[in-house]
Amino acid sequence: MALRVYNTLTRETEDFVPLHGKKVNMYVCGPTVYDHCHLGHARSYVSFDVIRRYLIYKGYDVNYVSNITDVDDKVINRAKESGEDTFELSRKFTASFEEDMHALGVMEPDTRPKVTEHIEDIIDTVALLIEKGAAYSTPKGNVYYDLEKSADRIGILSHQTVEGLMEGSGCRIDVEDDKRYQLDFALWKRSPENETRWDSPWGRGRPGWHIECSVMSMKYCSEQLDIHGGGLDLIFPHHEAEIHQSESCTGMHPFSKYWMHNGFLTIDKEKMSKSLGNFFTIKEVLAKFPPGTIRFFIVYTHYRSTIDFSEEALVEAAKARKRLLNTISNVKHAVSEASDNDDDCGLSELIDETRTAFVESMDDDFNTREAIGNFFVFSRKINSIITDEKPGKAELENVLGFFTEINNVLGIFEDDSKKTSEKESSDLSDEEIRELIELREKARIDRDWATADSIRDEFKEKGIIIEDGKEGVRWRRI
RNA sequence: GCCGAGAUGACAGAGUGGCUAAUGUGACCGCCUGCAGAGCGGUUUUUCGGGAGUUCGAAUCUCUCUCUCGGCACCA
Repeated sequence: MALRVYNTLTRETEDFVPLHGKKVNMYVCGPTVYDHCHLGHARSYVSFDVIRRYLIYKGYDVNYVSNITDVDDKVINRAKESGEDTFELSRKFTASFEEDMHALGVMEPDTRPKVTEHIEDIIDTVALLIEKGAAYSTPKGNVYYDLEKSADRIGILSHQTVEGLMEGSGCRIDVEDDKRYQLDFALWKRSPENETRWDSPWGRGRPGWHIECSVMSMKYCSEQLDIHGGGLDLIFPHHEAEIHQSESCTGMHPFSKYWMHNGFLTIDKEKMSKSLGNFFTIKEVLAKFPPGTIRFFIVYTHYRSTIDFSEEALVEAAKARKRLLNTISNVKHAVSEASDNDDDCGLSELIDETRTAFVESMDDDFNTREAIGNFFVFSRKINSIITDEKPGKAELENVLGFFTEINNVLGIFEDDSKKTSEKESSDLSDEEIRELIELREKARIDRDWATADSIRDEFKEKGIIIEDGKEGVRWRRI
């Protein structure tokens, strides 16, 4: 069974065949750290996290690199506004970003390079591009990529024509326009006295926006990538600029075999973005919902589709996920009561079927929605089998193992409700809980419902749910 | 202007030629229960934006119309 991925470069879903056997070099554009990250960033990084984990699940040796853009115009401008040091500012928001990623269960990249730590490499690369005749410096101290020379390559990723780009709304004139050709983009920008800047052969300045990704991906991945990822909004100009830069540098082609782009997150059908001001930071949403819910909300939608964010949508995601978590909790409970019998209740067959369905869905361009759909069916069957057939311990433990196996890919089965519950998560010890339950059981035997219910309410206030079942009482912390 | 994505049941959202169109949420009914919760069974759901065509057969292919959204040098 072959993994297939949608490639923006060809606009087709293709068989996934890495350049070098099982080795996968994957680079995902990281954030510009001038503010707290919003949910759109979460969408992107969680999506690529799942893609990365699935590749690992399939046995690929994945080298995952994702950068931090800690200097650029926005960081500089924001620092000016707030009067902070640019390095302080970017350090602060880098930490905030890393915190968010950790909360959402996004795996650490193998390397997370920062632009400010690669200025020398960037200067070397810009110099190399000039040497190769792919770029030119201007008397003002700027360096531009010379796109006119490779005009036939324009639109290679964005599938735009030169005319289309020229006539577009983006046909703006830069304030400091010493470009030779309208579509040329900056590799190095000179900076005024009072700004963060570095010495270079072209005077003091800072890197242009696109060059850092070319430099760092070549340094930490390879001159040719297997997968380059990022948000849809990076296709043009950012990713296209990277292609020009990298390919001119190495003479190798293609710079990345597969280009993958995640869809947007919208609010009221409008793109969430800082410029529109309609954004929620990850932290704002984490204050209201457990991280697992947010992650589930993202993973429950195919990575290329638009997700419309709303509190209702998150509540729905939370409920859907709860069904799966309840099943896991039911299985755990069943394990604690199971006998050692080794009857075959068909659980291993069910697991195999579900695994096959999971892999089939994921192989189809990471169709997580369908993949998760399989688990609702799986859950229902498991719940039925548990009540009807009383499987033995070994079989049930296999079910738990299977959930863990899948959780390693999707990361949505962790019960994190405790961590974020606003309620004081009970200071009662297990012993005290047992005593109270016993007390309540006595009341129930006496058919003293008032007492029984008040104990149950008391538990609820302390964040503990009591469930009366056929085989006695179960309790769990919210 | 140029380029792209999409329109599926109350809602969300899979499904690309063929058994009764996944799955989740909601609502309702039933089982279980003192009640509740969780769970299970069922209904809402012969229907896929409109029209035409191809085909033995289409949500799925072709054409056309209507509408929505996004990109086009800040952006995940």
